[in-house]
Formats: sequence, C-alpha cells, structure tokens
Amino acid sequence: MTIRDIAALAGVSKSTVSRVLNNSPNVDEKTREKVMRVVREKDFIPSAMAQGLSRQYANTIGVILPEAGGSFFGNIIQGINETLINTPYTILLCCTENKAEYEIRALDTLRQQKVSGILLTSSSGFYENDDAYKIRQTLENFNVPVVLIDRTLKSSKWDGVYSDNSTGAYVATEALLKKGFKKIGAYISDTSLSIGSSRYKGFIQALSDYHIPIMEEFIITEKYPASMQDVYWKTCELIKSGNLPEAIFLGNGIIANGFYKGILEKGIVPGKDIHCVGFDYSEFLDIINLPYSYLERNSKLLGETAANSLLKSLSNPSGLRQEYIIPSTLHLDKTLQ
Amino acid sequence: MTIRDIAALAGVSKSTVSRVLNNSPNVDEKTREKVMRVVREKDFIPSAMAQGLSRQYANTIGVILPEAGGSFFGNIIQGINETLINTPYTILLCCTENKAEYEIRALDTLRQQKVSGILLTSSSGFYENDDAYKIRQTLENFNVPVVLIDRTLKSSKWDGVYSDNSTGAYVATEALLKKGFKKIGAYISDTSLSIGSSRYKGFIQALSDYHIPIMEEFIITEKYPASMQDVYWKTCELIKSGNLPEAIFLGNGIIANGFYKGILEKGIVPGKDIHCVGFDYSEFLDIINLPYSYLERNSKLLGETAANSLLKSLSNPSGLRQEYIIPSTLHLDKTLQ
DNA sequence: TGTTTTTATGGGATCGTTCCCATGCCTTTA
DNA sequence: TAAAGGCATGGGAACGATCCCATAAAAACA
Repeated sequence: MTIRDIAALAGVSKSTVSRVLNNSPNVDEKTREKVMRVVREKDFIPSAMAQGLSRQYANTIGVILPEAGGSFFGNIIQGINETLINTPYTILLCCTENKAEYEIRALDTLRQQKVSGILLTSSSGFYENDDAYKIRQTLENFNVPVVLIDRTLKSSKWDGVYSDNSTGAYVATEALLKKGFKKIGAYISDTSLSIGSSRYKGFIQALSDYHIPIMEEFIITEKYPASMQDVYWKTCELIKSGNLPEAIFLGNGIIANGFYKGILEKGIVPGKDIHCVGFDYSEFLDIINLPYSYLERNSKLLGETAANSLLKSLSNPSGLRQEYIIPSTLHLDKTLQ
Repeated sequence: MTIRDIAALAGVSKSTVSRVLNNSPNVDEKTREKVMRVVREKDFIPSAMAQGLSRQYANTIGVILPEAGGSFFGNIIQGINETLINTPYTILLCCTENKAEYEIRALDTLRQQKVSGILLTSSSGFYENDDAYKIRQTLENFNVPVVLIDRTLKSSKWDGVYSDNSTGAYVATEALLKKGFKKIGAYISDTSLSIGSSRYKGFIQALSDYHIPIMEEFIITEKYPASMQDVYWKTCELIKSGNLPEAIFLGNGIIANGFYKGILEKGIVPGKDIHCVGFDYSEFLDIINLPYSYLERNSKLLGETAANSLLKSLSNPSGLRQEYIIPSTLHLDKTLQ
C-alpha cells in the first residue's frame, strides 16, 4: 500500500495525496476529505524510509548511553522520552556497556540512520587514546546537533547538560567542615573520568578553603564502573586498619551502598562513629531512618533538559553553544543539620 | 557522499561498490581492495534509508514499554540491548507512560519505520475497550514477529516471555502456609491487568490447596501504577484499625516499600508482629537486615529471552508460537526458613 | 469579453540503494 | 578452432515518498 494506491482509490494523483498527508495549503477541501477517507479506511501510513530518502532527514534522535539498567540512566531515558513524545522525533537507543568499541559502532549506526540529533553520555571520549580521538572526530564531522549528558568530552565543542558535580561535592564537604570535623576522607570513583575528577576537585577545594589538610590514607579510589562488592571489601579493610576518619565523602550511590553494608556489618554506627555524605539517593534511605546525607541528582530532569536543548538546536541551528548545570539537592540527616 | 561517488573515485560502477559493501561473491579481489580503500579513506557509510527502501526492510526492532525509569524496565532494556548489540538490528524505543493513546501512536511509528520485529509490554491490551481492541488489531495486521514481555494480551496469538507470576505467588504464599499462619492477607495491584490477576490467582490457589479461608478484610487492592505514598497511607489505616494479619503477600516492589515504610514507622516489627513475602527485590534489603522474603524476578533475563525469541522468529518465520516462563527465585528470610 | 492572477491538480525528476539482466572476456572442452 | 560455460562488471529499473514545474480551471479585474 503506497500513496500511488491511495491516489488511485481516491481518483487523484499521488502529488495530491502527498499534499493532503503533509497538510499543504492549496488543496480543495472536498479533495482533502475524499483522500483522507481512503487513508483512514485503508489505515495507510507513509513509509518513513521513502520519506527520509526524499527529504534527506529521518526525524529520529540517537541516544547513546553506557547502560540502561539501574535507575540513573533509566530515568534519563524517561526524561528524554517524556520530552520527545509530543514531537515528530523517534528515539534510536544504543547502549555501549562502557566500551569504546560499541560507542564507535553506535555512532556509525546513527550516521547510517541519518539521525537529526544526538544525545550522548560518552564513557570513553575523555581519555587520550585512539578510540577517544575517533569518537570526538566522528562527532565533529557528523554535522548534527549534539548534547552531552552528565559527562563532558575533552575540549568539548558541544552543548552539555551536567549535574553540578564540583559544586555538589563542595557543598557536601562543606557540610562536614561546618560541623568542625578535621579527619575527613573521600571514597571516590576513577578521576580519569570527568565526573570523578569534578567531584574530587570540589572535595579538595572545600578542604582547602577551610584550611584542612588532605589525609591521603583516607582517600580511596574505585575504578569505573564500581561494583558494590568491591567497595564493601575495601570498606572492611579500612575498618580492620583501626583508623577511621570522623567523616567521609562518598562519590556515588554504589559506593554509598557498599560502604554502608561494610560499616553496618562491623557495628560502626553512622551519624555517631562516622558521618557520611555523598552523591545519589538510595531507596533504602526513605524506608529506614539511618543517618546519611546525600546530594540528589535529578536524573529525569537531566534527560528532559538535554532533550529540550537538542530540540532548540534543531529548530535554530545557528544558536550559541549552551551548557546547563542541573543543581542537586543536598539532603542533610539530623546529625549534620 | 554516495556509492556513486565512491564508484567514480575507485573507477568502477556503483553495482560493483554495492557488491563489495555487501560481501557478494564474484568480485575480483583486486577490485574489492581498490573499492574498500576508497570507502575507508572517505569513511563512507551507506544510507540506511536508501537501503531500507530498496530492500523493503529496515533492520530495526521496535521496543514498546510503559516506562524506562526504575530498574525493572531499565534492566529489561539492558537485556534486550546486550542481546541485539552483536546483530545488525538497531533499537527503536517507545515509552507509553501507561497510556493507550501513546501505545497506539508507538505502534503507528513502528509501522511507519517498517521495523523487522516488536518487543512489547502492553499496558492496555488486556482491557476490553476500543483502544485495547485497536492495539490487538494493529498487531495482528502488522505482519512482523511480536514478542510480548511480562504482560500478555487478551486471547494472545503471539510469543511471550513472562515471569512466573502465578507460580511465584503460589510458592511465596505456600511459604507462609507451611509456617502455619492462618490469618493471611494480600496487598496486590489492579487485577484487571494480567500480572495482577495471575499473582492473585496464585495466592488464592495456595490458600485453597491448604484449606485456609480468604479473609476479605485483609485483601487490599492498589490501582496500577501504584504510588508508594498511597500504599503507605493505606498501610497506616490498616494498622490504625487494630486488626493485623499474621502474614501478608505483597504484590510488587512499590507495595513492599510503602508497606514497610508504614509498619516501621508505627513500630510493627517485621518477622515478629507480621511476616511479609512479596514480589521483587528492593535494594535496601541487601544493606540492612530487616526480615523480608521476596521473589526475585530476573528482569534482565526477561529482556534477553524476549530478544532471543524474536531473533529466532526473524530467522525462521514459520516457527511455532512459543511462551517462556522465567522463574523467579524465592529468597526466604530467616524467620520463614 | 479578454487578460491577468490565483488556485488546484498532475507529471516527472530525484533521493541512494539493491538487484536483475546484459555484455564481454577468459577458460574449458569437444 | 569454434562452441559452451563461468566469472567480473556495468546499465537501468525499482523501491515510495517529496517537490518543482507545467497546465488547466476558476476567479478577479479592466
């Protein structure tokens, strides 16, 4: 079933059918009715591939994320979807599993599909190697608007939507400093990723502003992506060493979960023996009332803002480069208020 | 840049370039080399739209889910992606927000995009109304393989991958019965959805098999999708009534979270004052050790199985209709073991 | 009433592939 | 040495839309 068939059934030419389907002006109301009746009767939908070939664009938006599982990226997708659902754009989703190889392949797929724009959380673009270089190069030559989500790229030329990692870490650490703690640790993720380094930077800055020295023995780094089990083990080791900080900054939700599992098992009481503040809400906090202060990143808003920014670039390609910082909310437990 | 341009640069015809790109036999090795050199040099990728139009299929797979947020559907997407990532298929994602209107629109989009197959979790197809009828009708006329995920449709003609809702609810309830409890309640979700009714059926069946009467005052129903806050309120009311069951079956994770929030706040001790068993793991259970028995649905496996089943239908369209039941694992807390 | 302008419609080229068919060359075989 | 077969290659129609241009009919104006 093509517009030719519809045209034949309605007794008009395919040009007229095309005009009717695209709401062109200069179509007689009676003709429009006649055509639409046939279209509805036959439940006709024009082929997106033929339209795309002819129009030279596809009305699709490519979304590249490291993963879909878990609620952070899930909610980003949710936010993107809620924004795009009332536009003509369809989502093409590629998950890279944090592998540069898959990220490159995803970009090739999007190129092949001639997507109108790209939303990207790169897991590789920040490194200094061939793959990372190729990713940035491909993006540059792509010639469609790109919005980076949550992670920037080296010498980024693109729009971006980020959570306020550095400021967030700063205010979180500041909350500890204001309480007068001096032995402050940090359990953070890989600093070769922008997200890890920004958070560490905020932490360091806060210490420095309050003239508190960094205690190397309380700085623990976890590779990306972190596994809760690894964090749990390292936490147990820290406790076994007998030397605990008074307070600690936890770099992300997985680290927080692993750390709490460790201290709870060893009988360390949070909010008394140690004060914890970190990134990301964990569901369990809402259910039981263990002291834990955290920065709530609004991941759905991250997705919404990114999608809206892309839509803006799509309708106004010459617009200036934009960066959005999505503020996180600091939730302080009662022992830190 | 098209295959014509590549052909000109390589000094061959576009037919030959097409043959090279599609790994056809009967191409001279030297010619193949010559063409590939130009292709690599120009970083050429053929247009998916032109290929699709010519071949009459698009190598895309449509995924329709109620939502992407949260870990259940996120992990389903994750499983689908991991299965499809090494195939030529690309994922077209549509989230319906549990609205029939959007589900119908999603199906139209997939029709327009000429997807090769569909993975669908319908939030409406089970009802007896015009929208639900239209959804089933559209699927029937679509003429591509369809695999339903987690929720069946009325008089389903399609492949499906389901978690063992009925059996799961049965064995969960049985665990309570084996402990000798007689006052057993259930907090379940909307029974007009297949998932809700299956679970309720399993619960009822277990009671009946053990000759325990159903106590209507302990059967609470929550609309779909449930909000934790609503569950929390209803739980508080139940507690206020002063009449609590000895044990309760909780229909899903949101219900479990809301219920626990309620009882913990009112000082009811789980595993002592009341025994709870339900569907879906909650992260907090792994961190603190409150007694809660649950069925762990393997949502990633659900996605993987569905995608694999679709791939099978795609390579062998005449195959028989298949249904897969993905077993859940019953995790019993120490008070029920 | 004749000329110009506006409006509605149809015809055909085009987008970038695939794939069938034709052609010519090289090899094999009687 | 001529006929038959296989192999590498090129030419052109087809896929199903869009969109420009031509044209006919209707409306506006002198």
